[in-house]
Amino acid sequence: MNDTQAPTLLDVARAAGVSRATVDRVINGRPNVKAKTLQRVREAMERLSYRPDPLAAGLARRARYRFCFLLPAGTNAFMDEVAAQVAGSAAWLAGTRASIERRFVDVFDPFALAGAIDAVDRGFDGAAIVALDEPHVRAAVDRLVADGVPVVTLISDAPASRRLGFVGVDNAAAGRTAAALLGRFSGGRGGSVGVLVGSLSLRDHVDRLFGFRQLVERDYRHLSLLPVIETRDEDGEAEAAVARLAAADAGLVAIYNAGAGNRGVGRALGRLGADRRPVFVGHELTSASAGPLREGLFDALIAQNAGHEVRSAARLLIAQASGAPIIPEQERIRIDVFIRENMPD
Amino acid sequence: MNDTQAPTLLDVARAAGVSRATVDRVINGRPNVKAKTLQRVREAMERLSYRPDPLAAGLARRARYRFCFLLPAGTNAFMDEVAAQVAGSAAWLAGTRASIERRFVDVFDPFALAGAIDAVDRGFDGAAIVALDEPHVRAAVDRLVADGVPVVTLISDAPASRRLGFVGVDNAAAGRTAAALLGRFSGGRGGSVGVLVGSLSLRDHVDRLFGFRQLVERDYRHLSLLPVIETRDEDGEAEAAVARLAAADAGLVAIYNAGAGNRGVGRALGRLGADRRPVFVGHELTSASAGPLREGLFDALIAQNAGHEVRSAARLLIAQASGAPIIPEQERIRIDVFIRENMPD
DNA sequence: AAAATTTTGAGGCACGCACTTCAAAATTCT
DNA sequence: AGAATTTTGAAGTGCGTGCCTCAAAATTTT
Repeated sequence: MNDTQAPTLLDVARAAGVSRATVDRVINGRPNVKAKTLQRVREAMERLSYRPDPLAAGLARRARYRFCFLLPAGTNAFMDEVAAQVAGSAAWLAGTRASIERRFVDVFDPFALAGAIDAVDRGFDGAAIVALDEPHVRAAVDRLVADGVPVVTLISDAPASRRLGFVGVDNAAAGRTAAALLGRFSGGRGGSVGVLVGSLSLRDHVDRLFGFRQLVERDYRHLSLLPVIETRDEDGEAEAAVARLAAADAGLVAIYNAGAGNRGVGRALGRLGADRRPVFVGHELTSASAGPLREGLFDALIAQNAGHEVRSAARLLIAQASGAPIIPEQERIRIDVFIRENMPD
Repeated sequence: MNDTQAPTLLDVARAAGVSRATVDRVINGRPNVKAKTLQRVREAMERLSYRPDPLAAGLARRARYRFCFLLPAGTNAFMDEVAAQVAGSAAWLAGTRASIERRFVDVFDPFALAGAIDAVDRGFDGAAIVALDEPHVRAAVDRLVADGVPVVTLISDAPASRRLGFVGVDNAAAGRTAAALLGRFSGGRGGSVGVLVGSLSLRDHVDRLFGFRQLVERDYRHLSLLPVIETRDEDGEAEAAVARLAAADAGLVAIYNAGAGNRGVGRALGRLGADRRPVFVGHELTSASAGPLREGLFDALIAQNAGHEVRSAARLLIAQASGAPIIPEQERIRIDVFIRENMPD
């Protein structure tokens, strides 16, 4: 602990030859300040490099923020992780006088999601939504924003909506990364590549697919992409799809799963002999995918960090609600590449 | 903004039928509280789920923290980035009432580093040091800690010292990751692999080398490692080393640089024909390495995020100084894998 | 029972700022 | 010039806690 005192509002007042009240008027943009006085006060603040104490300001403002997070119901391992991170962030949020309430909704159904958004209490100070890029959902988001509740989209975006921002990765880049790893890991062998997604109306899956296709067609012409299979992010469907691919196609060199359902993929791949096993690249490091990666059934996972995303969403909402600054670099969610050798723990 | 009031210390006092002073004694572990009273107060706190307001507590404690960061002098691109991040964290730190002073020292000289550590003002509330795993340095760290200044090591550790903790990546894992990528990217071709480090007395370089060796010898027996070359992290030496490797060895399939000097490596590789160019894996995404990666001269970079590391070090020191809690998951520095397709920007 | 000790209460000051009120001073308008 | 209006100062309260003092009450020891 140290006592090098930072300048206070009173110091600024004295330096500018005015009263506390006037400095307060300047700082908080209140009216009735002569241009000349305003100038003098600003100069004094500059000279002393005065920064209002956020602790004291927060205390005096007695602001408390309540946010609503709308998350997908279901058994997707990654989304479970997101929900857990939201729950686990309570302690961290307490330090910022904020709190989060969770709502679960079927995110595959646009009408249910739009309804849930409409049902969000307008008393909240902000909302984070795992969105669907769909007209009804966009409209519901816009209504919520119009009612004064700032919205950030989380993980899956609704770009045309009036949301404050999107917290998530660049999914096209994630898809390109998947393609580059898959292409290089398959070592120049020509053949076909199976492609799975959860749904073609999920923006993040579509973006990944776009980036994946783009790079394969440019750099790995000896690989031919098989028709996309939709799995609804369900383990069973993913498992069946992989099994079918392996059985039907002798020239199968690799599989890319842009969606969830990796537990099923792992099961299907585990039943194949090591020699017949295709290269596999998927997304998200979860309880469903960590095992297969460690055992060598999966070759690489392109991941995003749920904890970072949840905290980033909260920080954006807090910043919006309180007018506080943000560190853009800290809010950019990066793409993590995991192979067996750099898995955590 | 919302006004659902959280319970205050006064609420707890009333609920427990005692005075503010007594609740204060309980909360802050002051003496002279009867066991029974202590019990009653604890129950009341539990029942109201009372949490001391961190803003008010911070204000009342009027704690200000000054930390000293000891960074390597020189022209290493990554360390420049670290220094820039320290400088740039001022705004963020203001919100936590902390400040950082930077000192630059020749980190390759144990005596200079130890002397700089001894010269750290004991009035600091903590220090972060890019360490050297060397007896004099360890002893100097221990002296500083003994004098009441908590120390965290940053990026390069001194494991046997009494430092509070290490902020940096698992470098052995980073080395294994480099090996796995290098092995898979070279596509099964046999041949020799050139290996560069900055110095064999830098703990982080040695750890990377260890992990790299380990995995190559286990999984990529068709690759033979050439003798390690020390470059002192200098571009010129690295450039010359790469040029020599390429000229001397027709069977060279890959190069691994566990240290810095990537600007030089990029220059040397740029002069080689695309067909004669070895696979290259290095560390850190900086101004020196981003260009070659984008142009395809480099194949992969294993990186750590300087900004995260600086903030994590600061958080650890603040937590230590103030007794605040930390989120371990948030403080674990992860290994980033960059290939051309997932470069930021 | 008296003396010594421990426990508790009451109250207050401080932290730095937000926000208010009211009167005095300065400026602008008629 | 006087009246109307705008700008400024002085002073206060409150935010929730830390930390301090002093006296009163309760408990333990002699």
